[in-house]
Amino acid sequence: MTARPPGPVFGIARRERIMEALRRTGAVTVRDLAVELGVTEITIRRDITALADRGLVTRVHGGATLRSALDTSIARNPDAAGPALYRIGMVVPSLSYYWPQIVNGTRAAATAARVQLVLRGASYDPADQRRQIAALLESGVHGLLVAPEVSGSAGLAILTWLDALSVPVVLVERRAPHSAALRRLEWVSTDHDFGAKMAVHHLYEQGHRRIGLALARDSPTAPQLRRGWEQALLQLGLDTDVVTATLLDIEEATEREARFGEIVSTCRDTGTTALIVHADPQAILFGNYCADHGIDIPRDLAIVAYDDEVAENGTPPISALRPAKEYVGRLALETMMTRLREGSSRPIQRTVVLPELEVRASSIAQRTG
Amino acid sequence: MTARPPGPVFGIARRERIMEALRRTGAVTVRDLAVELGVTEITIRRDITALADRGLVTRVHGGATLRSALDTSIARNPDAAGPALYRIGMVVPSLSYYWPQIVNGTRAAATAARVQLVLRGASYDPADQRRQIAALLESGVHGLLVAPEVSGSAGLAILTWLDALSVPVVLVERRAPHSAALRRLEWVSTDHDFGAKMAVHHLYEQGHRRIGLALARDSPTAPQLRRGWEQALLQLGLDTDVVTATLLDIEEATEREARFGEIVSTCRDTGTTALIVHADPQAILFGNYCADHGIDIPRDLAIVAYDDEVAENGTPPISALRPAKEYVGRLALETMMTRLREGSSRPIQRTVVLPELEVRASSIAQRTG
DNA sequence: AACGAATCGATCAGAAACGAACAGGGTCGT
DNA sequence: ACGACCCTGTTCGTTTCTGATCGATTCGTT
Repeated sequence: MTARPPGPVFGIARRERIMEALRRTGAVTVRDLAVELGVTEITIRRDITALADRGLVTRVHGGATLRSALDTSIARNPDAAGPALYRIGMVVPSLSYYWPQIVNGTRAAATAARVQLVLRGASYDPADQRRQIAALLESGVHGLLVAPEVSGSAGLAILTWLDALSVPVVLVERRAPHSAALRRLEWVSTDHDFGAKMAVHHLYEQGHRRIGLALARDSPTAPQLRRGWEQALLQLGLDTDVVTATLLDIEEATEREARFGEIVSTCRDTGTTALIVHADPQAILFGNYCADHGIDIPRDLAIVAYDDEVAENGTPPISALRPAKEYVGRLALETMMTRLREGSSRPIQRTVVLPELEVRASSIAQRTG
Repeated sequence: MTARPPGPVFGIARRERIMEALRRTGAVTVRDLAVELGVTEITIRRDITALADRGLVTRVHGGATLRSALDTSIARNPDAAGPALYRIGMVVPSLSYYWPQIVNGTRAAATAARVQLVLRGASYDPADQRRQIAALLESGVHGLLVAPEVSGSAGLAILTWLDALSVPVVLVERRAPHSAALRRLEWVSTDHDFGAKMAVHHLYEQGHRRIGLALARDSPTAPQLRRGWEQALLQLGLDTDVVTATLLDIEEATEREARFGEIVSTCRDTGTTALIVHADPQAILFGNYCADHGIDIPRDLAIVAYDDEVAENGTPPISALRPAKEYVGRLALETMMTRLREGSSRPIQRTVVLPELEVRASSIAQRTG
């Protein structure tokens, strides 16, 4: 999963990955871990025993879970002791896709900082977001981590409202428009523009000259990807008109297949040889479609997915840009903490974090004569 | 990969190379290091023991990893004791204006982190900057804080060079162009664009509708100010053509007076009632000129200075945008420290900091009937 | 309640890594 | 030149890590 520069995997790294998986999903099985980490089950069991002895996890038959309140074993986590100093509210637009990892990163940092994190899931609807935020404010929080709608007049209204709140607000994975009216909002966000550029450059280096873009519909990230993609094409002197750029939606299988068909034929017509596909689940489905219709990836069409939740599991594995979600969450909380500690004397700070390009088979140029 | 010049590798250099490899991959084996460094394993083990005693790495059976969260060994805070662990080089283009405060902030943070800061003043000449940076690298630093030239082909060349260095680099008060080729550089910079926008908005709120801009010549900040100023005028629907925008230079009194005269008359001709003056020493001089020529500030002409070193001492005191220079310096060092501690597994991070608007008499609308 | 299947852990074993003790070679100060 | 000292390498017994075996335990189903 984490394809870092090659380094040996020691026991401690294995345990870290167990904790990581645990934070992500809440529970792990010995068997899955043994397969994933390439060791036998007894080794995993011993790892879990060691972690449990330190009070970090709760052992269960067949695996482990995050430390449970019902766990009566002796070692109480010393870091968790003591009352929380701050209560911080967090509102994210979804709790199923993309956001769980960000929440995980935030929660891990919150635990380390002894902060009570109050999470609320909203939708992508501005009114709903506002309602959730207001509810949190009423319940009394010291700060807010929010991922609100930022586009359109509704977005601007929310941002203006947030900017004027008496508690500090840090946007997570969102940036406010560069307006002088919003001068108190801070944020931590992935630089999706840059990610799209990296994808284009990577495909360019693999020899592609007509690089298309398929965006998820209704995604707040989509405009940034489009901008980065366009700019990269311009910087490289590539054509922007000919290549395809279409919207996708994950629902309705037949409609989706039809859309995939359109995209493929447009690629043929325009000579597009490479495609950036927004959201990797879509990329996998698209890869399947191609396989079903005799289109070889990457020979006939190279693919880079944007986002990296499942891209690894495609056939072939799909190259992907991976936003550092846990890290964004962690950094957002740390920004909030320093804000709370240092108050308004500290200047407003806005951070972007670069995604990483994970190169897999779907975009590697064939070695042919 | 890292092609070192042949020659004896002494103990300290060996440990630094161990840390370097560790930052690159996150984990190393005793065996590999022994082969690579041409010493026996017991020597490497002793090195690792020493590093672990200082809390820099986590010892594991077979090698070492970067300090792990699961490592509960005593040395909790690696910065707490012992000699300075890191040597960090810093190159700034000037040691007389603007930069001393940034250096102060950096130095304070360096002292707190028990880091040795090696400062070099360069000029605004790219070749000179490169020379100074190269000298620092040769003297052996673990990281670089640099404020290089970023514009033009010379700037791009320096940035590309910096991006490829083996030691981490954090730009201070500079941003690299948003190019996918520069994907390792980090930075901490004031958002001067935003500062200019704040100035325009402030003047707009004071009733001004024709807002001019006077920029310092040859300043790397000038293009950002111009961009922010232009965008703010556009966003507010103000005229951009009529208002004045001129270059200033601080030398030669007579020439300067002449230039001031031009600006004042252009303001009259275009109906410009407010002016943003880049660099507050110039703003003070301009204020003096106006006083000498019967132009009342702020009644006839409102002034906001960009930068706030001396603006307070004008007659009247001049409103100014104050970049949080100490803070930028401090944040740059902190970014460097986390980079050194956590290695390349940490994503690239780029931060902007907003300046503060200091409202004084020179821009406050008169309360007239 | 009983059964089979899965999971667990005590024990053993092999390979690798480790460290204590000693030895050699170099540097430094006198 | 001399010895004190530091760094490094060698030897060899000890420890650690991982996996395999197999009886004991637990879980889920009938």
